[in-house]
Amino acid sequence: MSATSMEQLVSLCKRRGFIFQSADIYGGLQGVYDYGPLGVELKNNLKAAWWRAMVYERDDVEGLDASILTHQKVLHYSGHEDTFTDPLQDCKKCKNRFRADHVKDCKCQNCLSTDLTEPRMFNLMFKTAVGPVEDSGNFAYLRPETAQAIFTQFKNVVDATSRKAPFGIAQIGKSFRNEITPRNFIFRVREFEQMELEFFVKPGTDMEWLETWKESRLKWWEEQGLDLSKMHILTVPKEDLAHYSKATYDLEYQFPHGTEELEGIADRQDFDLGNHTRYQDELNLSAKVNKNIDSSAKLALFDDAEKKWYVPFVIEPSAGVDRGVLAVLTEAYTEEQLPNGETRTVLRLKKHLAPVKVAVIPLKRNNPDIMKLAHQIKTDLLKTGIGRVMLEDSGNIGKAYRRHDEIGTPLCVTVDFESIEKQPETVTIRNRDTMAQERIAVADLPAYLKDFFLK
RNA sequence: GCGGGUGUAGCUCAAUGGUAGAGCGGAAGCUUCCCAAGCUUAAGACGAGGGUUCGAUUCCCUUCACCCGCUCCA
Repeated sequence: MSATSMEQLVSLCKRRGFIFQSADIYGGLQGVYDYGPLGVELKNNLKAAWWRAMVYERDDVEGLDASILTHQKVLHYSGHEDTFTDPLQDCKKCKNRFRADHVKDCKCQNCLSTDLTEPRMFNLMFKTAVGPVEDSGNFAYLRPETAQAIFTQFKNVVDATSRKAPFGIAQIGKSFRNEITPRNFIFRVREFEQMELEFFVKPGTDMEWLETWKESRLKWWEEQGLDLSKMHILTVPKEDLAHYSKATYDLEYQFPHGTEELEGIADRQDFDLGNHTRYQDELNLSAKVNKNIDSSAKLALFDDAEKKWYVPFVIEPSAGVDRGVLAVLTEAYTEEQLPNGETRTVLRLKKHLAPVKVAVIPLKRNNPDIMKLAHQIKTDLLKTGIGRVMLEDSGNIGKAYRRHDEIGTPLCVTVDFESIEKQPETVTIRNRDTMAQERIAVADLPAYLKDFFLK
């Protein structure tokens, strides 16, 4: 079972403090959301899982954290400036092109034909003034994707790490696109976070690597709790491919609002390094690139066997963090009927993603001895490194369990009268998914939890 | 950006051209309190700005946001 409507998720997210509308008290800012106390934990956990899988667990990937403010030339040579301009309409008859907001009465200004294309919005990049004096020559873009800095820092990373193909550079960070229509909660937003890997391979091995990464990424999403039967792998048709791409898979997920892209895995060939590199003419590029008269670096690798420079092809698995959070929440959301007829809402999050790992609950909060022991257990458990442990001393025991069901806390540790009256000290551990309880010695708790969470 | 719809408490919903109600939740307190138990207490809303009116949450205009369709794509 999973969430069937976005309203369920939006309501839960606000109620429990996962996600809020940005600038809520001023009416909100379109297409921008803030992550609340639990949302930031969930999102951080998802990013950490990605980083671990992509960087730590591999021997062929390095990390990068580049700036958001981006030099105009980077996005000029990347091709973004050409394709991200103003909203335009084309006259199909005389082939003139107009800014859509200048078109009157749906008529071409030139030949008065009404046969116009739909307005196409290309102005997807945010600009901002850099430096104290605002003038038109003094601006930077907010990056529309994290990928470009990986290409522009390619040489620095290679020089610093002596990497040979195949190898990758991974990055997680904010990107900004002035979307026409932000919609569907955190699915399409103007400020969003990406998890991107640019994986550099020898030309000719690229298609093989594309398959490898597709499989690898599917497996990872499964490990985050997504049901693969709700995933759809779209092989992007040739005519729909982005200009830089030779082949692309879209990993689509059944969100409450529809089946849409969660991650794209593209074979970008040598398009990006080729566009940003100096000495383009000597490099025998495959992709069609624009002439670069500004770059100061040769973005290529030396093939020791063939004794020549070549520009590696790039396989790019690029996932949306916010979309990942939404997918994980969608999948985890469960409403189940209890025997007494009540409905229990549970977030069946994978335990490594859960915002709170363990809630320590004093059975009676105005009993000083129970409170004291609960505090002490909380402090001790935090030292195990399993993640966030919180003291839950609001409401009664039943409410505390339901509250933590709803935010996905895998285990609740309850300190009761037996805990303080009998030796050795014991507590009960209650499991989110089974609602089953067992009694365990306080002394055994750290080992128990390490085993449960870190194994 | 275009067309359609919606904005009342943290959530889900009422009512009304004349002091805005509830359920759940949250807070404080009592209760040897293990699956949203009970009792007591207090708190909390008409998205924003104009207009019409003696009086607007209600009618009108503007604006902001959200939802649906076109569009887009991480």
